[in-house]
Amino acid sequence: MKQTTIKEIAALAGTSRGTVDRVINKRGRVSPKVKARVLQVIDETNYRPNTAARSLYMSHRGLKIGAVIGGLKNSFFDLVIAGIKDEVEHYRSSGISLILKNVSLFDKEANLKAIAELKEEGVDAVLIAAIGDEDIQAALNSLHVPLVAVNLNLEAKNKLCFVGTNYLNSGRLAGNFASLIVNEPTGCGIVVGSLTHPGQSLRCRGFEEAIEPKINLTEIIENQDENECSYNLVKTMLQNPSIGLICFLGAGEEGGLKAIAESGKHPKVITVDQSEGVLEGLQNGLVAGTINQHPYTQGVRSVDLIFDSLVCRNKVPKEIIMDNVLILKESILTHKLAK
Amino acid sequence: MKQTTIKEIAALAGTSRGTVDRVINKRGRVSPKVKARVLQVIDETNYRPNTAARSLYMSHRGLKIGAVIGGLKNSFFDLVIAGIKDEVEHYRSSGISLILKNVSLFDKEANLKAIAELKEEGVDAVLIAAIGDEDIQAALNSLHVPLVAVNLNLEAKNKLCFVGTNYLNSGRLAGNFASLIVNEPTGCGIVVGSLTHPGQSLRCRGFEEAIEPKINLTEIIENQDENECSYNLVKTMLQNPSIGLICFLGAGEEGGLKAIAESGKHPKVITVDQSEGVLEGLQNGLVAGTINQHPYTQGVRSVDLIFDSLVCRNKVPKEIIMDNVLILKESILTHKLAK
DNA sequence: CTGAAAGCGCTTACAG
DNA sequence: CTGAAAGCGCTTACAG
Repeated sequence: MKQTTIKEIAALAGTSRGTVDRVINKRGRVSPKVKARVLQVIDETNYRPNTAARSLYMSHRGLKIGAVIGGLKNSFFDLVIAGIKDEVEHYRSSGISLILKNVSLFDKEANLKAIAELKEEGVDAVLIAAIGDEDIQAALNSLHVPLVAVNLNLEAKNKLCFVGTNYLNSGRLAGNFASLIVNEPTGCGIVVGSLTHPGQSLRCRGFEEAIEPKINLTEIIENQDENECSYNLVKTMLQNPSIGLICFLGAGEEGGLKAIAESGKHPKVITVDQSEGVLEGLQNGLVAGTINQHPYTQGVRSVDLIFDSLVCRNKVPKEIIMDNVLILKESILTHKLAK
Repeated sequence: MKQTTIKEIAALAGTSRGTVDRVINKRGRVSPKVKARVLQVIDETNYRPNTAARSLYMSHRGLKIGAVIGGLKNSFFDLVIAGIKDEVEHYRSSGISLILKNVSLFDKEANLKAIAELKEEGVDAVLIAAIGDEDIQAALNSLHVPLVAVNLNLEAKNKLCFVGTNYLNSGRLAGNFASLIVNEPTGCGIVVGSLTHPGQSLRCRGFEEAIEPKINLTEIIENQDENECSYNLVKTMLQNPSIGLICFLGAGEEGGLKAIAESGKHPKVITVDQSEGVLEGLQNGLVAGTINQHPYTQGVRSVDLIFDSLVCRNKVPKEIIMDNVLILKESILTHKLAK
């Protein structure tokens, strides 16, 4: 069960540690004969590099992670960022440091600028939550470092992994829950940010797929993830007396919740994430349940993945998908940090 | 932001690395004067040992973790054990190894024997899930190594941490969920293993506290965590026509679910954990929802905690409490491993 | 193309 | 009571 070391490999292959290292790390030329012998020994002995030793070396070399993520006043990405920061701190002894570009998802120019700055500063890996249009992709490709798509998937040449949720499934879970808490034919309204957001539209689809026939989906409104817009639209929606269920499947739910509270009506309400407004709504009974996307954990796991890949040199999964679970009022007692 | 090293401390305190180490690790005598100076420098520089270097050293020294946990045919503890094994493997480079004693929670003699064997084998830390009566406590105390109480809390001199769930809160969550899915006055039966199990009785209490008045708790039956017993008792319970809700708050729910399926009746059902039977019940609609106690994560975090404390020498929390979250049918798509 | 040496930070025998 | 040296496994200049 003891791990093989480079020293042992060198001995078995009749060469030196330096040469073994060159083979493993594809650094410099090695004669084909020696290379083949080394590779064979590595294979036979099932060699895996020692993480502790690599970490110790890395603490000397340093590993800069760049993160392009967030935007102010957004509690979801704040939690993702908190997870990233905590995990970077956790790996402090391995020389990992963070350059954070806290830019809004929707501000394309700011994203491009942030990527350019990271290129300038010379990072070893990038975490990014952005809408991957052509320009963003091109900018990312020009970085030539591995990257992790966090929360929003995008395509790029060096994409290591997507860490996020299954949007379709989260919508289905919302529909599933709705069907359990509604017991008679009821009109239902959905509030999303925008149906052009691929994730949010998938959520709507999942919801529609999963609801039972007693739930009659009467309207889907788009609030641009905006609280004020949300407030006005929901106020109007509530004038429809058949509406007994409202699902917020995007952001900006706090405005909508305010409209509901003021209306004096009591539709059943389902939300996603755990903004202050949602937590308050759970507490006072306005919100029946909310779907947790584990933002904090998304941050943590993104950094773990970089560590696993670049420090431990492990093969890493192509995607890490968070569980979709339901949070009710009583869950939040043990859930204070909304991780 | 750079970390101080022992070398730097030694230089600042005008002594050698060996001496600094002696102060830090309380190994051997150091003159009061030098000791005070070293401690002052450590404090001023905010010294924290380098995890990577400690790991590398540990990979040489080795760290044996003993685990007394489980019992066959119990999917909950199997998942805890899977988490422990995976995390030990994850720390393989740090020289952590595992001696697992897979003994039943309820077999006191087997537990005592396992503890004695671990003492013999000389472990550096212990993970244990057991009912902490006087004899078990005495045996644990005689080990003189730090221990983590997993899933079941117990008292012992060297207890480092309790990793588990909040039983009261899980009961409250079940009651919360029950109140959401039941819409008219309904009779309710609870099935537990035994009310002498402190966790299960707390769960019952939480449930009673959280249910709304429309739910009328008519009976609490004890099945000794046994499927056959459970089957018969639930069969009888179903003869009471007022029962529209059954909550399984202990183990042995699979027998009870079988009785419900055979009865042709359709009470609403809430369970805890995710046995095969529960997952099947979620799929076919027999079970409305189940509360996840994160057994796999409990295993993972227990090992993390040992690593954090003994390898990193960090201060660790007194307890790590899992979130109580709800799993519905649609959750399990992304939840295959029931972690 | 290849090897011997030095270094990452922490520990531990081993001398004094 | 204290210090200099060697080692954990991996990398990287630096010579050859």
